[in-house]
Amino acid sequence: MTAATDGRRAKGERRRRAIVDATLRVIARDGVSAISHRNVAREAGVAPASIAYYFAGIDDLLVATLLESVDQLITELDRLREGGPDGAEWPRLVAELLASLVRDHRERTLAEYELYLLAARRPALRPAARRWIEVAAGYVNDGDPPALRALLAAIDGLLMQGLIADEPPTAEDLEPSLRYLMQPGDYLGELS
Amino acid sequence: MTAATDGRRAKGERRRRAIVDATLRVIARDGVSAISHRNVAREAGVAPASIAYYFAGIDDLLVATLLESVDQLITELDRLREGGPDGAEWPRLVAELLASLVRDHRERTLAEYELYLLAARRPALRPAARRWIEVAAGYVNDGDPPALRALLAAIDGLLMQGLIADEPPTAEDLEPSLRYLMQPGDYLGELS
Amino acid sequence: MTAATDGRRAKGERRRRAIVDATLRVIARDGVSAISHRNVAREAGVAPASIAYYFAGIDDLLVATLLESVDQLITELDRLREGGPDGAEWPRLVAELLASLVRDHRERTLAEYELYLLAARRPALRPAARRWIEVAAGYVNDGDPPALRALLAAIDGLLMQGLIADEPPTAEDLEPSLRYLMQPGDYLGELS
Amino acid sequence: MTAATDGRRAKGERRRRAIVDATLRVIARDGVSAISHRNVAREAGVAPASIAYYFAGIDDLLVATLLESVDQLITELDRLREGGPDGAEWPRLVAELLASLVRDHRERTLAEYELYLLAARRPALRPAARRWIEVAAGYVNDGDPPALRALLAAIDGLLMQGLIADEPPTAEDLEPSLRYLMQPGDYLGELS
DNA sequence: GATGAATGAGAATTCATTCAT
DNA sequence: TATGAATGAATTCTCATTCAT
Repeated sequence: MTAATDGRRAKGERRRRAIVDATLRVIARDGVSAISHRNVAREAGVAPASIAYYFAGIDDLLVATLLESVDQLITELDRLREGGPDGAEWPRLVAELLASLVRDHRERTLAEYELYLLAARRPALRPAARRWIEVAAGYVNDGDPPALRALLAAIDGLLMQGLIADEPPTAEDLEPSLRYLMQPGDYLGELS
Repeated sequence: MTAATDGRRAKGERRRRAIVDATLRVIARDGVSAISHRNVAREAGVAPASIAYYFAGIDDLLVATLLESVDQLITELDRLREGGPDGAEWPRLVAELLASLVRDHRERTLAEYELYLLAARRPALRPAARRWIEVAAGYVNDGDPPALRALLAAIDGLLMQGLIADEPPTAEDLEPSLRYLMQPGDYLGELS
Repeated sequence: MTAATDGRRAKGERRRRAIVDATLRVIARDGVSAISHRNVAREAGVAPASIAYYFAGIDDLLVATLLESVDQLITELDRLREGGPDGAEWPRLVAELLASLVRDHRERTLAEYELYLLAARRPALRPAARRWIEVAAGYVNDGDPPALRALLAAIDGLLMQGLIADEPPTAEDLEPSLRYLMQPGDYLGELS
Repeated sequence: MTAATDGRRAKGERRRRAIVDATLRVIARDGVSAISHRNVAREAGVAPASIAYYFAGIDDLLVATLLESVDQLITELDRLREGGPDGAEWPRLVAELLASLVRDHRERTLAEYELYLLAARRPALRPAARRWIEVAAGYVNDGDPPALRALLAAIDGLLMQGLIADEPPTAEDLEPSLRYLMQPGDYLGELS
């Protein structure tokens, strides 16, 4: 009986996860405003009522999606750090990361900013949205907090501005500003 | 008869303007997702069918609203510059401006960022959204373009992060980062 | 233009009325719990969205229905009074009225009691529900308020009990109790 | 093995009873229309599917609840009779009982009337609903059946009217009518 | 026996848009 | 030109019930 229950639980967990993934795909493709039981269900290949079964409300679904998105960010940053260069190259490396986010992963990046801004309206999303900043800050090592805050804010701004450009900026476009911002510090040091 | 026609045209123009203003109020209060013929019509005090009459679709309405919002920004910045202090105080002044935007005009600021981000989805909105950055850049005078770009991006990021904080940041919170960003330059000089 | 507007208004008023009538029929046939946009719309022969167009919510619809039901009661009581007999016969006459309500108009009577009791849950319905008592009281002329209140309460109770009997009571069944209740008074006198 | 079976049966009986109690609480709090497998299951702390397991349908559940409610009424009336005063005070005592039902136990009283009226729609509930009247009648001792019937009906009516008042009536409000109704008789005598 | 998972059907409500006037 | 009326399609959410375990 316990085994049976466990099996059922695991199955449910898998499906729940599939719904969250589908949600992120829908936002990336059509925007937060396209989130609906129907659209997510179609994308996930489940019945619309199943969305309501696993998530008490749309907000619950969005929180889970935001947290999942943070988890993916962590994975990506870890992968980036593994091939970490020496300090002199950091501005260049960050510029390339941002250019890639805006060019190659434009829709995913856009999805994250939409969720991020939605948190301003819906307090339930805020803790999840702030975890995003915290994770990013955790990867940077700098003795000067104001400079760190400036850098993180500028990254947000550069990404957003890159998203509304007709032609997304290249790493070359971004590098000078990042070099200016990271000038004195010892960013992305030894370890998180 | 020409006079009568002109009168009717003027009346129509006035009403069109009233609808745009109502749209901005609705976005500020309830977010872009609350924009609908019904809601805007209720706020403007006109019949729902009138919205469809004056604007071919919701997008048309949003473009007009974004442009109107930029116009208002220009007016506000002009007012700010008139009482402009000497250069030494700029970081403090900008910090106070941002703190005020996030604290006292939270909803309007949020509305502008929602429209701004929406432009990433709808190309029709992009020229209007970019005018926003251009106007802001025009008010700043700096010899170093990368530093300028970094500053403008950071302002966007600081505002956005301020909007999703549970407690909005104060001018004191923001000032050090701005001082770091504006360190060498001669910002907001004589005239655009 | 005014004529056109008037025509449209009149048409709308007619349709609104038709919806209320349909609502009363639905409650009579299937009970208050059967009230839904869908069911009422089907009964009235209009689109479901039309119900929402004319009534802001289900409560609004129920209030209108309750008031309409009171209007119909007034009409019926007026008709009854026109053929008014002399005072000696009142208990008999009321017994026949109640027997008829429970036997020939069972469903309508039941519908009214369902709305009546629903008012206990939804404050919005209460004023309309109480008008029902007031109208009934207005048709009775008695010097003794406690006796009047006892009579009206008993009529409510007799009707309710009649509704849950397998065989509805006859006028003969009811008359003795009514005679007891109306014993001393001078009920349903000259005029309301 | 028989012992084990008995244990399981007893457990099932206990759970069945818990479901019925939860149903009565749900009706008291949110009304008959709120009865659903989900709501009852949540209130009872069991899985939704369990409701369907113990009761073939919603009607079965309601019949059991109505009978349970009658049992509780009997217990309460017995408790009342134990402290029974002399006959002269009966109208006052009943007035206080009714005022208490409408004021202090408003929701439970309302729940009983909702079930009571529901019996008019669903024949399955009728025998249980009539037991309610029979029990009440059994506690009253009066030589004059029409007067007794009038009293019981009036009690129903006074309670219902009390439930839709904005301010529930006090014992003082109710006493005169009850005195009028119980005038000659010798109510609530020795024993049923 | 007992119950998590799942779902088709239906609830109230809102929407953008059309149309007759 | 301007707008009340009207509605098909969509929204979120709840429901009773079935089924595999």
